[in-house]
Amino acid sequence: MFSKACEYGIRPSIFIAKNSREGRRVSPKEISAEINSPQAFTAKILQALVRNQIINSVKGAYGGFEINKDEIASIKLSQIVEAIDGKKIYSGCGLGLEKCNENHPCPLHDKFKLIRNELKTMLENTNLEELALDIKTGMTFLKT
Amino acid sequence: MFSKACEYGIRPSIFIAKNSREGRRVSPKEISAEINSPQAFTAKILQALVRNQIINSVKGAYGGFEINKDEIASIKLSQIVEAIDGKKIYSGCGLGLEKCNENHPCPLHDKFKLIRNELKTMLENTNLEELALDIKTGMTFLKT
DNA sequence: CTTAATTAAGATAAGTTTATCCTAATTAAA
DNA sequence: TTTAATTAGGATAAACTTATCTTAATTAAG
Repeated sequence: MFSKACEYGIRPSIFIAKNSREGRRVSPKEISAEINSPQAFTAKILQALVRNQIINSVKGAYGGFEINKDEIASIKLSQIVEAIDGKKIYSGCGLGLEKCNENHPCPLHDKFKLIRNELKTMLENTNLEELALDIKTGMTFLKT
Repeated sequence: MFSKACEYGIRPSIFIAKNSREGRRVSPKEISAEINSPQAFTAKILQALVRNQIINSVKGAYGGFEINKDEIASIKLSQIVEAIDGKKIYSGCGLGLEKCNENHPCPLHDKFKLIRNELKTMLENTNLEELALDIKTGMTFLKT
């Protein structure tokens, strides 16, 4: 469903959110160790999230990644997914037609749209804070 | 969402179903022309569908691909998707965790499961006949 | 100011998916 | 039985995704 790149965008974001809530910056090294992902590749994805102003980076000694505490609750999963995979996950024909729309639909158009819209709604209504809280209470996990 | 391979499995199947209803066998050449797909690659996918006994092939002169008329209505989209992409589209963690389940869920587990199940249900409840009929009436399209 | 720690970024490599090409195997028809 | 048409399948190539490595740029601390 999501690309690896997207997975390496979402999982670190949750981890950074959790730590930022506790006032701690984290490094790519710590992140990839905690979420079990390839470090350099994950760092690349983090760069993209920084460019899209979803997370902050602080360079130099004692630097690392963080998210402004008061923004954590307002960052939606959809922002992360769009920053990495683009909007094609919401649009784009299920059967790969270049030009598929209401007036020229593929055979799966309507049924597919329903599901895609639910995915979209889910991503738009899920924020980093709730995900970070579940991690903290040990209800959910970011690795294995 | 689906791989290209899967798209080249579904679209030809609908085209073959439509033609088989009308008693006509079709060749990979005709198929790829009608659905606008790379011929050799599409033919490879068709081979897989033949091996999975979803479509029939007749070798030699005047051969081609067809589907038994009385089976068209009972072939579900899920069979085609599974034959090509496997079942991972229904299982597999949304965030890429190797071992994600009810007892050890990722932060998106529940929300993701809902959507995946709807996709699964949709594929299991959509058969080739209804899709072929929509094509025939010109309500839906297989290319551009 | 210098140093050490750290993110940014470009180059490259490995792996996977997508696509093409060529030859073998099969078969209906003449 | 020969031929022409056709699917099957292996080998190869191209494109894209994933992953790694190396160097540059930045910055806090001493």
